[in-house]
Amino acid sequence: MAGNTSVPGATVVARTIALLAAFDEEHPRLTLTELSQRADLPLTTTHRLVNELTKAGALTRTSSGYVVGQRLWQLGTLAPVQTDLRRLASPFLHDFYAGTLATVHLGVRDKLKVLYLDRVSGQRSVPVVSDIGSHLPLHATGVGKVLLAHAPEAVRREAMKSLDRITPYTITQPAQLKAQLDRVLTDGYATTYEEMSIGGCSVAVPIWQDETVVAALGVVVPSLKRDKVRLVSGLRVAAHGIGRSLSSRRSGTR
Amino acid sequence: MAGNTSVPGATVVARTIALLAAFDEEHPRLTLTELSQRADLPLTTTHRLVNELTKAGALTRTSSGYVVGQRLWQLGTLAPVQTDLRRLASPFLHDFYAGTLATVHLGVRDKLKVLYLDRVSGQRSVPVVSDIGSHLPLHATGVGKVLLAHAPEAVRREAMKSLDRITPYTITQPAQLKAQLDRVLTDGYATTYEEMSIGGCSVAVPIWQDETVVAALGVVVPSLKRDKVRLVSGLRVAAHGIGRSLSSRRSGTR
DNA sequence: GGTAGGCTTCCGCTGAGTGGAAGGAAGCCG
DNA sequence: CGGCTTCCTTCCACTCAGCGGAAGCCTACC
Repeated sequence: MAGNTSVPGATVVARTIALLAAFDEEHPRLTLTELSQRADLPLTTTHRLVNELTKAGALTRTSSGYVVGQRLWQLGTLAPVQTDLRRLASPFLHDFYAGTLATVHLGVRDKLKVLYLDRVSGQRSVPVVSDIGSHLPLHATGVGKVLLAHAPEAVRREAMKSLDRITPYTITQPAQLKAQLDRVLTDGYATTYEEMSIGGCSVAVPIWQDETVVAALGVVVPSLKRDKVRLVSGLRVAAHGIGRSLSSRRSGTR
Repeated sequence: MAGNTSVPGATVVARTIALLAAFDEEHPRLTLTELSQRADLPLTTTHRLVNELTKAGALTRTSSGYVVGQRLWQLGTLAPVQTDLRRLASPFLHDFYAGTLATVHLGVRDKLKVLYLDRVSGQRSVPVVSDIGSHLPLHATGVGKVLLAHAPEAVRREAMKSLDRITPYTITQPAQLKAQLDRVLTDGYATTYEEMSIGGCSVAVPIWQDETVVAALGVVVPSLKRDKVRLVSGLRVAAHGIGRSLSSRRSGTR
C-alpha cells in the first residue's frame, strides 16, 4: 500500500493485529506512544490505525491512554469458548462452588498455556492468581496438567522444554512431570501441591465431548489431605454434566 | 492500496472491521461467502483478509464456517467493561441472586441500546431474552429505562424516535415514556410491566461512580405487586456497593 | 457425469498506506 | 516565564501492498 514501508511485506491486517496484541493483562491501558513501541510501528502509522480503530469502537480513548473498546468485548462474547463452553458450564461451576466454597476454574489449552475461561470464588476462598482470560503455565496448575496429559504427544514434548520454577514445589523435572501426566490418564484427575502458589493445592478433571477432552475443571483449596476424594467425585459429576450439555447442543462445531 | 478498488476511500482497517461486524448473536458462525456478502466485500478480498485474521487467531475456521477466535475473546476480557465493571459487580450480583432467586442483570448503555454485561439466573427464574453481550432496546427494559433517564438530552431525544412495540404493553408514546423517565430520576428506580416479554416485570436502579451513572442493575420477576419495595432496597444496596468498589479502584479511567 | 456452490490461486493495475519532518499542546522545572 | 520534555497531530510525495475479475479446483448432490 505504501511505498516507503520500513518493513516491506507487512500487511495492514498484520499491523493492526500487532497493535491489538500490544494489550495484555499487564498492559490493559496504553498510550499512543506505548502502542507504537510495543507493536514496533512508527508513531505516525500507529496514530492512523489507532484512530480508525477508535472510530470503529474497537478501542476507546481515555485520558490516560487507549483501552479495548466495548465493540471488541462484545465480539468476544460470540466466540465459541464463551457461547458454548462457558455459558453451559457456568451453572455447574456455581453449583459446585455453592457446595464447597472453594475457588472453581474452567480452562482450555491455548498452545502451551492454560487459558482460564471462568472462575467462581468468594471471600473465604484461597487467593489465586488466575483471572478470567488469563494465561498460566500448563505444568504448575491442576487444570493445566489435565489438559497437557490429554494433549497430542508433540505438545507434551514441547511443553516439557520449559518447566519454569514458580514456587519451590513446582515440578521442573520432565521425567517427574511425565510420570504424573501418565497417572492423570489412568486416574482421571490431576493434583498440584503448592506448585503454583504457596498455600494453594488443586485438583482438576477433564471435560469430555465425544471422545475428546475439550476443557478442564478444577478447584483450588488450602489442603487436599481430607477432601480429595470428595472433591474429585464432585468435579466428575460437574464435568460430566458439562460434557453432556456440550454434546447435546450444536454438534457440527469442528 | 489497490488500484482497482470497487469502493475507493475504504481503508483496510474499515474492511476488516466490517468483516468482524458481520458476526452477531444471530450469526456467530459464517462461511466465507456469507462473510463476503454481509461485509459487502468481493469474495477474493474477503478470502485474503479472513485468511490473515485466521492465521493471527482472531478467527477460527471450523468445518461449518468461521467463528470468532480465542484471541479476540481474550482481548475482550481486557476491556474495562469486563475488568472493572463486571469483575467488581459479579459478587454483588451473586449475593443478590442468592437472596432473591430472581434473574439479575448488569447493563450499560451502548448508543441507543442496552448492552448486557452480566446475568445471573437459575432454573426457576423467569425466562428472559437477554444474554451476556446482547443488545436490547432501552425503552422496554428496566435497566434500559434507568440508563436512558440518566443519558444526555440528545440521546433521550434520539431514542424517543423509535419506540418499537415488542409486546402489547410496550410503551410507544414518547410523552408517556418521558414522564416515566422523569419519575426514574426522582424515584431512583425504573420498572417495566410485561413491556419486553409477557409474564416478566422488572425493576432497575442506577450504579453511580463519582456523580455519573455508569451502569444499571436490574431484576426480572413474574410480578412486582408484592416485592417491589424489598427488591428496590436490595438493588440499591448492591448498586451502592458496586459503585464504591468502582471508585476505590483505579480512578484515572476516563 | 453433470452441474451447482463454495473455496483458492493467479496476476496486472494503481491509489491507499506509509513514515519522516514539522507543528501543536500540555505539563514540569528552575 | 521561558525553555525543555513528552506526547499527540497534521502534512505530503513516493510507491508497493492490496484489489478484484477471471479461471481453476474440490466436494457434494442429483
